[in-house]
Amino acid sequence: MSDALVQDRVSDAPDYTPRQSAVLEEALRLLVEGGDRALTTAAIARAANCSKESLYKWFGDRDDLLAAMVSWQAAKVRVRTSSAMPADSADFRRRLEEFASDLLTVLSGDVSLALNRLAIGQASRNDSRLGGLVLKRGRDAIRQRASALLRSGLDMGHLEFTDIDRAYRALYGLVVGDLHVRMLLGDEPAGADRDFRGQAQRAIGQFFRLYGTADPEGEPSGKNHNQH
Amino acid sequence: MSDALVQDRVSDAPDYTPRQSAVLEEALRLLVEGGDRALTTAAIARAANCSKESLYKWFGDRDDLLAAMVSWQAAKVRVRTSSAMPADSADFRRRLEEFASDLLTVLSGDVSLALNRLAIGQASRNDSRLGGLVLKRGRDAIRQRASALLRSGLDMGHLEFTDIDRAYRALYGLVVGDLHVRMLLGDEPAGADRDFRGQAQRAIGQFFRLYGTADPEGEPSGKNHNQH
DNA sequence: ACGGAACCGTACCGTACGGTACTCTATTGC
DNA sequence: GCAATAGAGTACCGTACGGTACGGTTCCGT
Repeated sequence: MSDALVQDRVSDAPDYTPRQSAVLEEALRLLVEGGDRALTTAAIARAANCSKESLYKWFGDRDDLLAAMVSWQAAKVRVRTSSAMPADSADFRRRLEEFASDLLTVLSGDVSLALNRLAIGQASRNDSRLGGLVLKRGRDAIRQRASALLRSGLDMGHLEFTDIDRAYRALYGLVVGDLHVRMLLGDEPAGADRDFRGQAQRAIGQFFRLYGTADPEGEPSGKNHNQH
Repeated sequence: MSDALVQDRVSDAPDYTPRQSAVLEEALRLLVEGGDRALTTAAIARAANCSKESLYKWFGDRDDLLAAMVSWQAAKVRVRTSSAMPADSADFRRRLEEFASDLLTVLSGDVSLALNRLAIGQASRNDSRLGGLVLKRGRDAIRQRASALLRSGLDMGHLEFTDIDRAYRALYGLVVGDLHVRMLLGDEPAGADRDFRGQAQRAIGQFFRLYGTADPEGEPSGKNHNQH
């Protein structure tokens, strides 16, 4: 029971061969560097030193290959779920801050941005199959990690809420803001926005002011309140 | 001084002829219905009953036409800026709630989603020209409307903050959360997420708990605090 | 040693798109 | 009335992509 977040591991685990993984890796590199226009079957085959025929044999359709890229990347990122319950209030807060910082780091990553752009670009056609996959493999995974954290905070009396979905929504919003969409649109974060650590701490401070209990040791009590 | 948000109107106003506007309208319809795959020059010409040659004469490149679509849509949406300063605290709060509700409505609109998808899909190539345009014409316009509201709240003593950018970020995050990206990925909001009004009120309530002053008439004081 | 499977590299095919050229019609200015 | 311009409709061109087929090579099992 070290990690409770992998209950649906077996549902549709990709389980690619090393060769296929290498191909997917090259495809991701192509996507990051050149966008979806660079992600042609010929380019992938050339970059991965394989034949187009093998691509179709291994992955099926081109869309299947894109889906495989998402699955592969999601499986790679699988965060350490840090098994143990938070010790005390300060530890809990630090864990939340770490989650927020990780979230910002992941969302601003090259591969994440490229895959999200790809999925969003295809969301209009194909009944948004890639989009659903990104949501399921990426977003929901993050959400479950956060939810587990929030629940433990509730159980230990550091947080106070009735609807965990609303609490998560507030947490996500305070941490990310419109940064993600802005980056997706090609705007690279300016100076202040690059300080993920500080941004995370500020957001968690605000989150505690909304959902924290009057925990004596919870707040840094006074200075550096990070208000306003 | 009825509206202070139009200081840069003359900067690059599109000013299209009625015929061109009709073409852009048809193009938007095509984009919404069929995604970017449906947005070929031939399809646009057919839908708008014009020749491809005219398209190139009027708009230049195909990318120019896409840019024109963004500008045209942005000019169409131009929100009423409701000129007058907020009267009292309750009015100010209502104005914030209205802004939040409008924001959710706009972001979930068909055309907005389609244009954002298009711009994001192209953000990897073209040095994200469309993305920049969407940011400038859409996002920044919203931001300025909100900033004006926040500033007046600060002046009138209903709000308390030092960094307006951080305040806006919190406001946006609390209101939108991850809803926008989820919709961009093709996930249509479920039951609770469709209640923009309630969502807006809850978010503004939380925003006041972060940035509101101890305004006697500001909070509904007690019941329906919308906490947790 | 031999047969077969896997697979790379390349050539090939059909299609679709961006962009241009050309013809024919209607409207406008004089 | 008449030239001239604008524009619709269509045909056309080059290119690029997804997907398939084929020859040659390597590797593995027997």
